[in-house]
Amino acid sequence: MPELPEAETVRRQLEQQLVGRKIIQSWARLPRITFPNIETFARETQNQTIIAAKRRGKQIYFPLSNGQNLLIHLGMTGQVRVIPGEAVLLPDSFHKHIHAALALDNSTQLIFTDPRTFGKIGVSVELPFLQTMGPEPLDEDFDAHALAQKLAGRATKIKNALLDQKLVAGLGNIYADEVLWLARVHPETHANNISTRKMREIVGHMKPVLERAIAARGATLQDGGYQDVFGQYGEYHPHAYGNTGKPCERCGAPIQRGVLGAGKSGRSFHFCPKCQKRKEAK
DNA sequence: ACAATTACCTGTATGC
DNA sequence: TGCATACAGGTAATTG
Repeated sequence: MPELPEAETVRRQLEQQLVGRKIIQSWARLPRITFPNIETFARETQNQTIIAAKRRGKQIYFPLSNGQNLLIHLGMTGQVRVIPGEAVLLPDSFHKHIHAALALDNSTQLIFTDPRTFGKIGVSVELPFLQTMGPEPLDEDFDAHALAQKLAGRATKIKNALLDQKLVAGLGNIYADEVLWLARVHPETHANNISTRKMREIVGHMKPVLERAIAARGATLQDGGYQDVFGQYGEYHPHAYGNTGKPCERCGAPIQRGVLGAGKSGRSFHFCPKCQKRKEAK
């Protein structure tokens, strides 16, 4: 699923494709995922020039010439494509999973697809997530010690803490499992039971693993999974996530899968039972 | 302020 | 073959 490396891959590609382009026509069809509503989205994007392509955590956004921002969150199964197109959008011809489209002034179209509709697309002048979201692991002034201290203050399990976008931006199931595998920490270890040294190790793995994943254009877990703007799969292969039953690349023990939280809304985690032993009483 | 739980959604996989 | 059920999880909203 799209996390920081996948969002950054898409951002970089869209930066090349979109910046400087003028939006000629805009269309969306699903009120639930279009904000603030379909009419405003269409009105406030049309005839605007795209100034820049930015990202914060998993959120991608584009400042427009009228002071608005075009925002895209890929959610679970969201994808954006840039395709050669016509000057006029033909929504009747769109596949049912296409929920928004922008026609640009160079005869290309930006297409937003999302079968599971957990993604979002819309416009907003304000960007409140810039304030509420936790630090960016790839920022130059990223303070690893401060983050380690913040995480260590939490009573919840470390995997849950890493997924909390208010504590640190951009990690999802794949890369949270990944940094815990790299640091040899069991995902169910309570954050406040992790030593300062070990917590700094966890935090220290964030930047390198995210950069490696970006270099591979993200991770695609299965056929039909995450694809970039050109329809290409990501080539980063996680060590833990999705590897249930396969040998750990460090020690050979089979990777195990577990579930955090209650049944229906439980979140899976993946770990090596030999490298990532629990070091506390339940 | 924090932690835990639930709802949202549908293509794919699995079971009978 | 067909139908029913389970599963996937980022985020917002709700509850304690």
